[in-house]
Amino acid sequence: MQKRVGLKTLALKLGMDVSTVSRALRDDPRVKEATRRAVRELADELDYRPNAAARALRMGKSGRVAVLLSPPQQRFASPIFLELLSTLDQHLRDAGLSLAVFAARERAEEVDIVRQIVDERLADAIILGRTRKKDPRVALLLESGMPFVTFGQTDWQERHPMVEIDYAEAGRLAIRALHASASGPIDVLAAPEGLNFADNYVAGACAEAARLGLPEPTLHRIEMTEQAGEDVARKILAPHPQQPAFACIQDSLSFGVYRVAAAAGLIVGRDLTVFGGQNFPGSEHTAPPLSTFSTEDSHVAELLSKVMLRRLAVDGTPVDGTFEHHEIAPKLLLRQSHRLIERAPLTRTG
Amino acid sequence: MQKRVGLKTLALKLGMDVSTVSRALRDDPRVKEATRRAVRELADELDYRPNAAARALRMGKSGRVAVLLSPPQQRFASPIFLELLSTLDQHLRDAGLSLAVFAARERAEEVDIVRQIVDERLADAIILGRTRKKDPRVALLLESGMPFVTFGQTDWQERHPMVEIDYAEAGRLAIRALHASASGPIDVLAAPEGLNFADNYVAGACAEAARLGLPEPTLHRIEMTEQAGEDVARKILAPHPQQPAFACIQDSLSFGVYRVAAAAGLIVGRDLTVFGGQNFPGSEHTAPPLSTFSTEDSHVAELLSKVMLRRLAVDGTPVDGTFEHHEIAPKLLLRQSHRLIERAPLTRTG
DNA sequence: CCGGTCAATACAAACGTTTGGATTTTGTTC
DNA sequence: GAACAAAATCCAAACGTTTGTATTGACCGG
Repeated sequence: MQKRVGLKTLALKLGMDVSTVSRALRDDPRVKEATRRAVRELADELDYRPNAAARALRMGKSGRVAVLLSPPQQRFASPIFLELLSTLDQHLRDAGLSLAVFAARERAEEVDIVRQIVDERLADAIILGRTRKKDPRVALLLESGMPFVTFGQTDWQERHPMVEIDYAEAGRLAIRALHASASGPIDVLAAPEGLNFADNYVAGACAEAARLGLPEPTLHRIEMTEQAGEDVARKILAPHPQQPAFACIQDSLSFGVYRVAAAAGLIVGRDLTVFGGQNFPGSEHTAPPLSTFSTEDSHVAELLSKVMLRRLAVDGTPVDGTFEHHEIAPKLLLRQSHRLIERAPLTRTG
Repeated sequence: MQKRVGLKTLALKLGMDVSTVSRALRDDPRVKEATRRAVRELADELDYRPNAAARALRMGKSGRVAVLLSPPQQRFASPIFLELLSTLDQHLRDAGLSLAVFAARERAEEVDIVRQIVDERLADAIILGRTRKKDPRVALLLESGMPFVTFGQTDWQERHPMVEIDYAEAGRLAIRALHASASGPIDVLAAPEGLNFADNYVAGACAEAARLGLPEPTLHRIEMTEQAGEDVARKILAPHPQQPAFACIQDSLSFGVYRVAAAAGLIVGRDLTVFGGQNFPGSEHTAPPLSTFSTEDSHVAELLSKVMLRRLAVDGTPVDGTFEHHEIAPKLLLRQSHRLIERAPLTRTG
């Protein structure tokens, strides 16, 4: 519990002024090479670390990047976030920054949190996901001038960097897969209306259905939980089991469908078909194995981190006034659940 | 982009000194009720927010709590962390604090990160998981005097608060379940040696096997990835398929076993049995449904958050010199994979 | 009406760093 | 060796709070 070692301590021991010590450590050309070395040496020896708060106050920058976790955040809600946090922190640390996390309980709270971050200077930049077209969080950030990167499109995306997954393509993939043994009506299970990625998914799915001459799919905009998936499945499966096809935006929803089907004595691949999303662990081993798409979380995390760091490097708008945009294609994983199998062997499906 | 509103602005507009304004906002009994109201009003109107850095500098406290994410942090490595972050941030925000996250690439880096947090005052307290008996991070924290809560036991746990999951019980649960139709030799797949929760699991499993008069299980200390599970399963299943039983500390490992079995044409429940852990989404729908245990992430997260807040409330050691300890019992989820089924119907297993 | 008490507020220092400008030291040139 | 430029260093202010102490004014008893 000995006294903290600050610039003052170093300066005292070296017989110079704190300002010189400070400049020496920051490689200011004004200090002589020799003194710089001396300072460095002592700083290393005493294990000097600059006080983050003092620096933040003086420089008007917190040295932190915030990640906003959107609700709902139950157990496996968005598998990518943990990977994002981990990857991002590693990159930030290399750049001398650190990571702050904010989690909102409900959507309304999100904009308050953003405002708080801006006003109290809790971070120098923000990453936010689950965007909407006219996202109030984005509007606020644009107005405040704080740098940010979105994970998902917005109506103002020409004014900020963005990374997104091509959910429209995911929707097309799902319909195309289900169409292969096109059976009964198609039900699309997607996240609530307004959420951009879900809107894209639905749009892609509908467009593809139209292109293939299929009847318009029934849309269900629900929370992405197994429970919500069950609720929808129950409604669909109860009355008329005419081999419906389920396009689910996330595997968690598919699992809900599986559960209801099992309880009702229905067999996926004979009485109904299912296509999932996000390739949750375990989805490969369900009976039958779940056809789905994957989104390469580590790649997305890496990309978001890099984009954020580049955004911070240049201060202010990039010279040519444009911002980085990246679109990531979902990868199709065709297994068994998307198609009907005449007889139901159901064992040893590779 | 108008100028930031600080105490100075308020004081100027109100014609008083900043100190009075500060005290008014902090409910100091020294200010008159009337002025306090006036200050409050203007502060609300101008939407005043105290500058976090300045406060941190002055008070010597950052107002943040750090969570250390242990490696490896791939996709679904530790499902609980996201829930923890979310729950924790909500509680912290209510208390006027915020959340910082640090992710280490490798174990060696973890202690450096802790040192950095302590030295640069990046946080006022830390939560760390994946503890070891003699954990160097814990040793460092004890020495520094920074408050912290561990998720898992240590050799010094009488000196800090702790929350843990009873993994010994989980090990016993697994063996007992597998014993029901006790077939061939038992293989225990657990996380690397030294990690406390894994050591407990192994100890519990071995003790239970001994108690039941079973031959000593074979131990495999591996990373908790599907890949690692596969590697072990391949070695076991290749030579002698004498109905081995797999006790896996996490479902991800079980999934690896499932995959190898499927590829080899073996059927879980006929040629081998499996018991998992952590109840991953999808584990209910595998063929056959995976028997496992669950750990109620939301409860753990809630508990850790509460303990941390209580630890911060009292500054210094609690009066009676003891710290909170909590043990959470795993919940048994008996499905199908743990037992042998004579004939292999394998359809419609509820 | 004066000394004293108390409430309410103002003053000023401090937290550890960065940075513009003043000051000292060093080196060069005549 | 004096004059001057350049290099190196020091001084002091500032960032926005919090908090110990000094100051002011009001009220009271004697």
